[in-house]
Amino acid sequence: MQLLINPSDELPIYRQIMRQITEAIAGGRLKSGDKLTSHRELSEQLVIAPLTVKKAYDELEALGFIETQRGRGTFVCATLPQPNLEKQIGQIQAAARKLLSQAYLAGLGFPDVVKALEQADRELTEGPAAPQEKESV
Amino acid sequence: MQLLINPSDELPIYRQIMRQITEAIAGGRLKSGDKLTSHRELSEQLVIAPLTVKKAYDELEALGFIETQRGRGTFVCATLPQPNLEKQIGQIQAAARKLLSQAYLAGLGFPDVVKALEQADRELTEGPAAPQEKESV
Amino acid sequence: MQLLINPSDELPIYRQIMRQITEAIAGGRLKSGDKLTSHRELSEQLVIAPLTVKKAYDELEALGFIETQRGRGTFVCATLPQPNLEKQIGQIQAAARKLLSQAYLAGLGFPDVVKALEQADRELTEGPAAPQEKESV
Amino acid sequence: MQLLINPSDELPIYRQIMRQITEAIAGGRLKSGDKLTSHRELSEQLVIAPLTVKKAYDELEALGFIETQRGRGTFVCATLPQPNLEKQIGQIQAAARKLLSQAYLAGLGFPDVVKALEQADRELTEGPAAPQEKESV
DNA sequence: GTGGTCTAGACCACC
DNA sequence: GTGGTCTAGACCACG
Repeated sequence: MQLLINPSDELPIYRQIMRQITEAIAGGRLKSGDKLTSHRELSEQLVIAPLTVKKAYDELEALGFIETQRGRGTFVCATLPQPNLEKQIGQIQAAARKLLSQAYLAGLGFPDVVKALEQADRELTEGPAAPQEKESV
Repeated sequence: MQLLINPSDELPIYRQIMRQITEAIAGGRLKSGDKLTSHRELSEQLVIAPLTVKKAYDELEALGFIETQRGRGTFVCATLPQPNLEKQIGQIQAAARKLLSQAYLAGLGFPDVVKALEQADRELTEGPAAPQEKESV
Repeated sequence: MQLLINPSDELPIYRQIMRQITEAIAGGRLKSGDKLTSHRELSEQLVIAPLTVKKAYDELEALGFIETQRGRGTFVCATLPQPNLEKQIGQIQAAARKLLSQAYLAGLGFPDVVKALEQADRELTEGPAAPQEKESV
Repeated sequence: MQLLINPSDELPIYRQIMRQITEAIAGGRLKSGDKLTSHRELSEQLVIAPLTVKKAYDELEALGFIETQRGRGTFVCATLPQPNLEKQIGQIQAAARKLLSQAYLAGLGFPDVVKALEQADRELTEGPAAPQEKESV
């Protein structure tokens, strides 16, 4: 797992970590049972405080994506959470609306957004080509 | 303009207001020259502190979406900001990746996401059917 | 809310806080909508680090017992989590088994345990009379 | 003795072993003088490190439940420890309070808890029907 | 004043 | 080595 974090991003570092790991799972680059880098080692790689990585791991565990075995490490769960579909769909609708309004305000059209999605699909599968971008409205 | 805010949402209230107004502009429900509800009146409608609405308006003004005319009120700008396209495209890519990973983790596929986009397009045009959803990863 | 913590207890401090708050909710001493002491103020009262209280609050929020509104405070949720009954029953069975085996090993009988339960019921309703006890096997 | 361990349980593995053995003693399934599986053999059965089993046995020995006879094996003590009754009663009260608050939060009532106790009594006597459950608040 | 985030460093329990 | 917990202090965003 190669992660990229951007300390000056508006999104908190622990969230950047969470997002990149869930994206790796969504894209199939992390599979059930895979061992994650220990939070200490990852904190050294990323040059951030161990607690920051730990917080990301803790939240991912609470969400059911990963589980820890004391003394052994942290692993991608065998059975990923099958979240409340209704809630999820609400969130997905919200994300879709945000994406679309951003695009429209930038003068882009619906087909441009679909192209962006196709690009995103490639990135999920192959790993990000570029660093995380800043959030906006 | 009917706005919906959720005080326990992770997104700050002033951001919720900003987002709903920019979405209304993107969807064509608010057009150049339209007058916005005064921040005083809006704060009463939403039962929140006037300063919170004012902050949303201030930020929207700084971004070039709206402008204040002293003694007359606040209006949607005649010429909307044409933001740095590069930056915007980066953000749109990020939003697309987030949207897609959420959907994949929920077990949905690419076509489902395109359908969600089409639904979002309708909502932008006609106004939201449902309240804003909480952010997630 | 008057809380009692015991730093030399085997149970982590943040767990002691969680337990006392959930017990207060279970016993009806804290009701939906009640405002909790801010995590800073509570940390002063208990003479512990603010982060320790915050961790307890964070976990309780993740479990759905309380919710926070930025800048306003933390409140008992209007609708308490109706957790997976199956899981809960499993945990309750485990707790019952633990309780009973402890009692049997101490030479007590089933009726003694029922008496202990009745005493516990009173404590839940009226607030604890004694400090938290140490966990054992 | 058939033991069940769950590496991702919050309760340390050596504690899971201790608890299951003390419960077997409390339920009468293990009696004074009975020979325990050797820690070597048990570690193979459970697919865990031998040191982990040894630690459980060591602690049980320190508590006076079992005793090692060099070259012969490990046995349940002839005279079980008669622990400090006061301390025990305090712990039992705490466990009772925890059990009850869990049940109340799950919407169960006092009689349901008594039923759970009766079920627990059967399990202690006949051996567990289900795997150990995860601890919660 | 409230919560949100982060740091640097420490000690312990577990495997 | 791993994760679990705690401290003391800091800065920022929000209402």
